[in-house]
Amino acid sequence: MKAAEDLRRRVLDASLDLIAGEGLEAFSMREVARRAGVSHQAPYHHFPDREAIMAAIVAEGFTALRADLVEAGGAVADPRQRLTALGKTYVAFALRQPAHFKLMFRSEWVKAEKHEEAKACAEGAFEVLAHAIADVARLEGREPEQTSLLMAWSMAHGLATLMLEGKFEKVCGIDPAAQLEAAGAVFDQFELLQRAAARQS
Amino acid sequence: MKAAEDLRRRVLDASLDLIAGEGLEAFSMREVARRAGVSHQAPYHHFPDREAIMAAIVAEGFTALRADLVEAGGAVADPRQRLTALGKTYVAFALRQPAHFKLMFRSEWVKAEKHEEAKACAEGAFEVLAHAIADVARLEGREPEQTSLLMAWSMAHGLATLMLEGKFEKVCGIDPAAQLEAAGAVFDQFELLQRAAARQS
DNA sequence: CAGAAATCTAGACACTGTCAAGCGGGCATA
DNA sequence: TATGCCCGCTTGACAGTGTCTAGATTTCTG
Repeated sequence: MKAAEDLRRRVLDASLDLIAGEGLEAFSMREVARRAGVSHQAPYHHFPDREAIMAAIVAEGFTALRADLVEAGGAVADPRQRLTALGKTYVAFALRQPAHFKLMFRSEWVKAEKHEEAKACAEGAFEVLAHAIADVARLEGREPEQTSLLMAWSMAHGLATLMLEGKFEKVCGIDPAAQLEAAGAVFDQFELLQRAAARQS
Repeated sequence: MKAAEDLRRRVLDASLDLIAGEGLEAFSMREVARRAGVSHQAPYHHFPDREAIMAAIVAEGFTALRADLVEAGGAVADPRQRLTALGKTYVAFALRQPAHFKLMFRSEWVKAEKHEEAKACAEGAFEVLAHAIADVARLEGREPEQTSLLMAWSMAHGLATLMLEGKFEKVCGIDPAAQLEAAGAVFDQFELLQRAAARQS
């Protein structure tokens, strides 16, 4: 029973190592087993199939992201500044763990509806963002509505995705070393926009 | 020579059919050949490998997207309204051709730097957006700068991606039928923000 | 028309995910 | 203590994949 949990953990660690080192498409059941030092069928005693391993990784990813967001948000008192901090944290997470982040948003590889735990963890991370958005709305005396939430999430996610896919580098010609800073500038600018609009009304 | 081009075209069409119907991960060299009614090796006489087929599909995708953007943008005179129209068109394209759109942004499957044509087409589509952003900046008497461009592109791309990956449905609980409209609301809201901020300064 | 080049087919190889069967040691019960 | 069973694991097999090589056939060219 103890050794069992042991192999489960080792399989997950080997998977994380593999995708972090060789990229997402290098993930394979057999390579993971090889790295864990067991036969190609051993992982099947802890995960029903390939997708279940990925789902577990996704769950861990969203848990880690949520922790990052909570920590970053807790350090900032002003709601609008907090939202900005969350955005930067979101992008920083993606850049730090590109393959892991990509996997968290690949619906062909991990069907969210089939994996309760992964779905719950995703919702946990999402809630942090939703709360931050609601706080800003409250500050401005508005009801929290859907559109602001979608706008903020989309901006952060779009930045992260386009960076990871190399579009900013290959199409816009932005040096990878400058990308985190460039994303930060976007969030700062967005905060300015919001403040200006709030003063207006 | 004629039949050759014929098969090349048939392979591409079969590929598009396949991913549109069965999803991105269903794409396989052999299945494409099967659907084109040739042996599993025939496609290799028109494409060096699997990735080259995908690169050709990506190039066509960006060409089509660019055409959509140009058409949508041409119908609107006001720069800010034009930018909004482009955003909606971007998302609409993604929703209309989800698998095709995803492929256009999967760097593990199509390495942009290895396929000149795909890269050029991507830059062509990007230029339309960049011009629209520059027009807005000019309207407001500013120099066009990078941050606005990243913000707009990220928002559109984030919306498209999160929708296609089912996050808005599974995490936010937004009905798929309402998603295009929800995205439209985001762009409208963003336009309002920009106008308010411009009036402020 | 002959030869060459382009186009296609067929077979093979190493790889993949997963099903089925078998082995071995630790546990509960008799 | 002895017996039988279950659980974690291994081994083997099968159908599928991308792509290499070699041969066949069609088509174009000189």
